[in-house]
Amino acid sequence: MSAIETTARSLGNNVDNLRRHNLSTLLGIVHRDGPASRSRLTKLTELNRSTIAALVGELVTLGLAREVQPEGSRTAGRPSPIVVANEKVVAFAVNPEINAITVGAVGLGGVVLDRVRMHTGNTPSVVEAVALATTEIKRMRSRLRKDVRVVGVGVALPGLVRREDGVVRLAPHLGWIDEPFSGRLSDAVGLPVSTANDASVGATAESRFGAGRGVRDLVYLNGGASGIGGGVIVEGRPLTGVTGYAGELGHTLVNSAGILCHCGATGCLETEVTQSRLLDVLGLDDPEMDELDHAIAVSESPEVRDEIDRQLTFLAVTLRNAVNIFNPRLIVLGGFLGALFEASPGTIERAIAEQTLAGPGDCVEVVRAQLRSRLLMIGAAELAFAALLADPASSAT
Amino acid sequence: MSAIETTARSLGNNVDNLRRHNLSTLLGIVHRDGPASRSRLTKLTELNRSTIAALVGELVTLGLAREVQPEGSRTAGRPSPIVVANEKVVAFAVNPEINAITVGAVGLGGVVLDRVRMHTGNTPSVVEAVALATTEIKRMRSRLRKDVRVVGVGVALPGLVRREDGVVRLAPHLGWIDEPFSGRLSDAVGLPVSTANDASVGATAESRFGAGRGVRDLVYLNGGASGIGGGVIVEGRPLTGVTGYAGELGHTLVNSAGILCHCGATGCLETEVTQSRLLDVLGLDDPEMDELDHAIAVSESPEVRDEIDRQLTFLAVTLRNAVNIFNPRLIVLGGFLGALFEASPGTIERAIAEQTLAGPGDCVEVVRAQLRSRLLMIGAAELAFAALLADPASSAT
DNA sequence: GCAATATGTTGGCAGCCATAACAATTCCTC
DNA sequence: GAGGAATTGTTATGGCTGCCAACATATTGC
Repeated sequence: MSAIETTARSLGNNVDNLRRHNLSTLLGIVHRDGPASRSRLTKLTELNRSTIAALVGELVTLGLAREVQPEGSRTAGRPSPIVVANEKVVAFAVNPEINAITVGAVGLGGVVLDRVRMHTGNTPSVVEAVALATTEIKRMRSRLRKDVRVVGVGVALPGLVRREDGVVRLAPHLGWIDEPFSGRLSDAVGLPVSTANDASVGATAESRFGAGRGVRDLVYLNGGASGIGGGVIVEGRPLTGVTGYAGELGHTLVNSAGILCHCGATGCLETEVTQSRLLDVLGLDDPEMDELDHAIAVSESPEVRDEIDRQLTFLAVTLRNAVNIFNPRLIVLGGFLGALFEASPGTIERAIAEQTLAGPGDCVEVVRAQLRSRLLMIGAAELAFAALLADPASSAT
Repeated sequence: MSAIETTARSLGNNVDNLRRHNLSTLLGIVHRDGPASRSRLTKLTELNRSTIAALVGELVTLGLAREVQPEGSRTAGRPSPIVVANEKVVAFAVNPEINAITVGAVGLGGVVLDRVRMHTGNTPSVVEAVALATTEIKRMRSRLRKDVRVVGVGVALPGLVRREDGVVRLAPHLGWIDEPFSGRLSDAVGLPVSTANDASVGATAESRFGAGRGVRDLVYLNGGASGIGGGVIVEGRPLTGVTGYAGELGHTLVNSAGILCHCGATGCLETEVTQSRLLDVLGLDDPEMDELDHAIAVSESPEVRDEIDRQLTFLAVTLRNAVNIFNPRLIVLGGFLGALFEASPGTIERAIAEQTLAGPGDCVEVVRAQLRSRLLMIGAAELAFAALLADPASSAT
C-alpha cells in the first residue's frame, strides 16, 4: 500500500471530480511507486479493468504516462502492459543554503536528471539567489531535449515559508525576513514557483521515495549546518498547519537549563544538538556525509564519545515527545542526526522504549534517511509536480 | 466554513462512492453545523440544487433528516426548506472515571438528551464498569420513545485505546491493562461499541460543537483529576497516529529537573501541572468547575499565586512546543487548565508570543473549552455516529 | 398588484464506471 | 507440441449520478 494524497474534495463532489480523482490516483501511483502493470493498478484501485484501460489511455494521451510491454512474466494469463510515468515531464528544484545554491532537474517518477551545486562566497541575498537560480535553470532547460515539458519550479528553503503566498516569513540563517522569493523567481524564470521549508520537503521526499516508502505516518528530523528541521507525514500527507509552518520539532524543549535560542525560547533541541559541536570535537570542517560517518566510526576519543552521548540524550527527548504526540510508525533521521543515530546502535531505540507511553512506543521504528544528495531535489520537485498530480487533465499543456 | 471529515476513498472511486460521499457531506453539515436551508447546502457543497433536492430527499427517506418550513425570511425569493438532523437517531455515551461513570444519550445534531453520573466507591474494574454502563443504557433505552433509532455506544476513556480493536492498552488511573472493554460492553448491551481516549474525544467535540467550531487546525489540552490529556485536529480530522494513541501532549518534557512520571520519562507536563497541587494550595477537595474558578478569583494568597504562575510556566512550554510543531489556528484548554488560563489573563499568550517562532506564533489564539459537562457525552457519541455519518445509506436499518 | 428575485420541480442529457461476453496471450501438463 | 487453465485486454451496453434548462412557486419591495 502506498502513501497517496487524496485529491477528493471535502465538500460536494460531482462526476468530473470523480474522474479527476481517479486520474490523479493513477498518476500518483506510477509517479511515486514506480512502473505498475495495468492489472496491478486494477487491484490497487479496485476499479474495473475497463475503467483502468480508459484512464491509462487518457494519461497516455495527455503525455503523462506511457505503456511498455512487460518483460518475461512468471504467471499464467495474458501479459499486462506496464504503465510508466513519463520522465519527460520535468520540474526544476532549487535549494538555497548558507554558502551554496543547488539547482536540479527532476523527471516525473522522481528521476534526478541533472544537478549542480554552486558555492557562493557568502550567504546569498534574495536577489543573488534569484539570479543564480535563474541562470542555472535556463541553462539546464536549454540542455533538455526539445520534447520535454517543464511544469514549474520547486524550492526547498531553510526557513519558514508562508503557504498562502510562498513568502519567506523568516529564514534566520540566510537572514531573509518577509521576502517574496517565490514571486521574484517566478517572474525571472517565467515558470510557476512553489516554495516550502526544506525539512518539510525532505519529509515528503523520504516518505514517497526513500526510507518511508509505504509508511503513512512518520516523523522526519534533519540535522544540517543551519540547525534542525522537521517534517511530519500524517496519513500519507504532509502536516502543514494553518499557515504552512508546522513541523518545527527543532524548537521543542529538551533542556530546561539550556541557552537562549534565536527563536526566543531556551533549551531548544537546535541549541543543544548541533553539527558544529560534533565537528569541533571531531576536528572536522564541512565534511561530506561519508567522511563524517567514517570519522565517528574510527574515533576513539572519549571527548567525541561524550559529545555523541550528550547529543543523543537530547535528541531522544524530542523523539519521545514526537512518539507520544504523533504515534508514528517510523522516525527518519537525516543529515548529521543520521550519523549520530548510527554512531551508537540501539541507544535511541532504548531511550524511546523507556521514555514513551506503552501504546505509542509499541510499534515505532527509527531509521536513517536514504536519499542523501537527491533528497531536496526530489522533495522540491514534488512541490512543482503537486498541481499536475492533483489534476492531471486540466494542468495539461 | 465547517470542519468536515472527508469520506472519499484515497484510492479508486466509483459512482457509488460519489453518492455516498455527497450524502455523508450533507448529513455531516446538518449534524455538526446545525439546521441549514437547502439553498445554503447548495452554496456550501457547490452541487446543483436539483442534486441537493435528491440527496436531501434520500436522507429524509432514510430517517436521518427532516425538512421544516422556514420562519420569516428577510430576502426575496421562494423560501428554502430547512434541513434538520433527526435527533431521534440516538447514540449512547459512556465515560468511566476514577470514581464515577457517566452515561448519556445524545441525538444526531449533538443534542444531549439524557445524562447520569454515577459515583462509584472506588475505581471501577472492567466488569463493574461494564455492568454499571449496561444497566444504565438499558434503563435509558427503555425510557426513550419507541420511534428512536439507536446506532451504538461510544466510550471516552482516560487511557490509551488501540484503534484497530478498541482494546484498552493502558489506563493507568483505572488500573486497566490490555482490557477488551469495547468487546465486553458490546456483548452486554447488544450494540456496537467504539472506544477512544477521552482527550481525543474531547478535542473532536470542542472542534465540532464547542470553542473550535469552524476551525480546521487546533490543539486541545484537558486537565483532569487523572492527569493531562491532549487531542489534535488536523485539517478538520482527529489526529490518531498509526495505532490510535496520538495526542499525548501531557507526556512532553517541560522540566529537565522534574520527577519520574508513570510513563517512564521524567519532567512530563503531567507531573508538573496537576490539579491536586492546585487544589491543595486552594484548600479545596473535588470542587465543581465554577467553584474552582471562584476560589482562584477570590484568593489573595501568594502561595496560590506562585503555584498558578509555576504551573502556567510549565504549561506554556508544552504550548510553545505544540505551536511550533502543529502551527494551529487555535489552542483550546479544558478542565483545570482552563481555570489556570483564565486566572492570569495574557500570561499564556505572552509566553507563546515570546517563545515561538515568528511564523507559527503569528496567528494562534488560546481559548477556554466551552462544552463543560456535555463535552465527553457529545464526543463519545461522535464515535458511535461515525459509521453512520461516513455512509448514511448503508448504515440504515 | 406587479416586477424582481430566489428557489423548488421536472424531464432530458452527458459522462463515468460496471458488467459481461469475447479475444488474446501466457503457463502448465501430458 | 497440443490442449487446457488462467489472466487480462477489448468492446458494446446499461445503470446511475449529477448537470442543465425551462417552468412553477413563493417571497420582497415598490
